[in-house]
Amino acid sequence: MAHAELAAAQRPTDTRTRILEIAQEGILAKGFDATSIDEIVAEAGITKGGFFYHFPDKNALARALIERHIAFEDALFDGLFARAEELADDPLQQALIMLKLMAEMLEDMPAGHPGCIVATAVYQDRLFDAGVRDLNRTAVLGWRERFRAMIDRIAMRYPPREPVDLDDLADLVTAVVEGGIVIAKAVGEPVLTARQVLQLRTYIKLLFSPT
Amino acid sequence: MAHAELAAAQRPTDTRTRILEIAQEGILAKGFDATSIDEIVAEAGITKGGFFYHFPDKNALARALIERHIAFEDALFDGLFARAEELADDPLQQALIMLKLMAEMLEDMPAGHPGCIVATAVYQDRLFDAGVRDLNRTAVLGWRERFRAMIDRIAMRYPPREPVDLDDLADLVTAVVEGGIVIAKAVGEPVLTARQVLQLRTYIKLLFSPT
DNA sequence: GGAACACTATACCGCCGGTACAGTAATATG
DNA sequence: CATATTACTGTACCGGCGGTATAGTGTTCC
Repeated sequence: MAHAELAAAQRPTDTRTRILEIAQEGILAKGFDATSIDEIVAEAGITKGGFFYHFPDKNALARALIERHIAFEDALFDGLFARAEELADDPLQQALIMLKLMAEMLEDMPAGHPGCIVATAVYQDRLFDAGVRDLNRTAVLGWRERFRAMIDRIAMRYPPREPVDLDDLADLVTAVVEGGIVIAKAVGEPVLTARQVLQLRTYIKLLFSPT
Repeated sequence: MAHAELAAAQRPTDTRTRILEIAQEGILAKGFDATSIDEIVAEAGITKGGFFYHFPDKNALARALIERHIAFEDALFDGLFARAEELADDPLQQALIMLKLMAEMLEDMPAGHPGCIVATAVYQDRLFDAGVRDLNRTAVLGWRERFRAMIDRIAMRYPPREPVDLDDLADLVTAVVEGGIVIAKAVGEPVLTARQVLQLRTYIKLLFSPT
C-alpha cells in the first residue's frame, strides 16, 4: 500500500536533520534565544516530545549545530585550498588565490554571510554549557592550525618583511571574517565582509612579497 | 533650590545609572537574554515597577546601553588620538602610536575586552527593534568616519603601496577589534585581541611606509 | 510475537518579559 | 500650607518559554 510514503514519512534520522536545518536558519536570522523550540517543532511538523526525543535540551541542539558548522566550514575550506593548489604552485600565490576565492564566495551570498554560530555562542555565553564552549574553542583552534599551515608554507619561501607572530597572523584570518560579519550585519551592507577579506589579502601580499 | 540636599537625598538619575551599570555587566558576561530584569532589579535593590518606570521595555535598556557605549568609546578614542598627536607630528607615526596604545589598553584588561554591545545586538538581532539596529549602524559608521580621517591624513603624505579602498581600511580597524574579541573569548585567551590589533598595525605600517 | 524505535498527545512546572494599578514618601511650586 | 510631581513600592496577573513526565501508537527488525 504505501511503499513510497513509508520512505517519505519515516526516514530514520531525517527528522533530526530537519530540526537542525530549521534551527540553524532561525538562529542565524534571529539569534539562539529568539528561536523557540515550539517554533522549530511547528515548522518541522512534529511535537515538542519529538524534539526532546532527539535532543535532551537546547544546549545539545547548540552542540550539534556547532559540530555541523565546523564540518561544513572544513569542507568548504578544503575545497578552496584544493582549488588554489590547482591554480598555482607557489604557496604565496596559493594563499592569495584562496583569499580571493573566499572573498568571492562571501560576495556571492546575496544576504551576506549568514553569521557564525561560534560567534553567536560567544555572545550568549552563559546560555551555553561547558560542552558548547569547548566545541567553540576547538573550532577556532582548528582554523588557527589550518591557516598557520598555509602561512608556514609561505614563510618558508618568503621571509616576512616585518617580524610577526605567525599564530597571530593565522588567527587574523578568523578574526577578519568574524569582525567582517559583525560590521556587515551592523551597517546592513553584506558586501563588507568580502571587502575585509580583500584587505587581509593585501596585508599577506605586502608582508611576504619579496622586495 | 537646595542643591546639596537634592544630590544627597534623592539623586534623581542615580537609580537609572545603576540599572545601566548592572545591566551592562550582566549582558557582557552572559548575553542580553540571560540577563533578566528580575536579576537586575534584585541587584539594584529596586522592584520591577522601578525598572519599568525608567525604561518602557528591555529594548529601551538596550538603546540606552548602546548610546552609553558609543559615548564611552568615543571618549576613549579621543584620548588615544590626543596622546598620539602629542607624541608625534607625522600622521603615520601617530596612527602607529595610536594602535600601539590601543593594543596596550586591550592587554591591560585582565579579563580581556568585556565585549562589544554592538556585536551583542548583531548576534541577537530579532530581539531588538529598529531603533536599536539604527543606533548600531550609527556606531559602526561613526568609527569608520573616525578611522577614515586618520587614514586620509596618512594617505595624503604617503601613497599606499597597494591600491586599497580607504573606507574598507577604516572598517578593518573595527573589524579586527570585533573579530579579535570573538576569538579571544572563544579560545579563552584575552590577550589575543591586543595581538590582532598589532597585526593591523603591521599592515598599516607596511602599506604606507615609503619604500 | 515481541522488542526497539520514533515519535504523538496531554498536562504540567517555574522563570521571564511585560502590564496594570493602587499606594506612598520626598520634594517643588503656587 | 496645599497640591502636584517624581520616583518609586507592592501585589497581582498574563502568555510564552525551556523543560519534565508519562501514557500511548504505528512501524520495523529479529
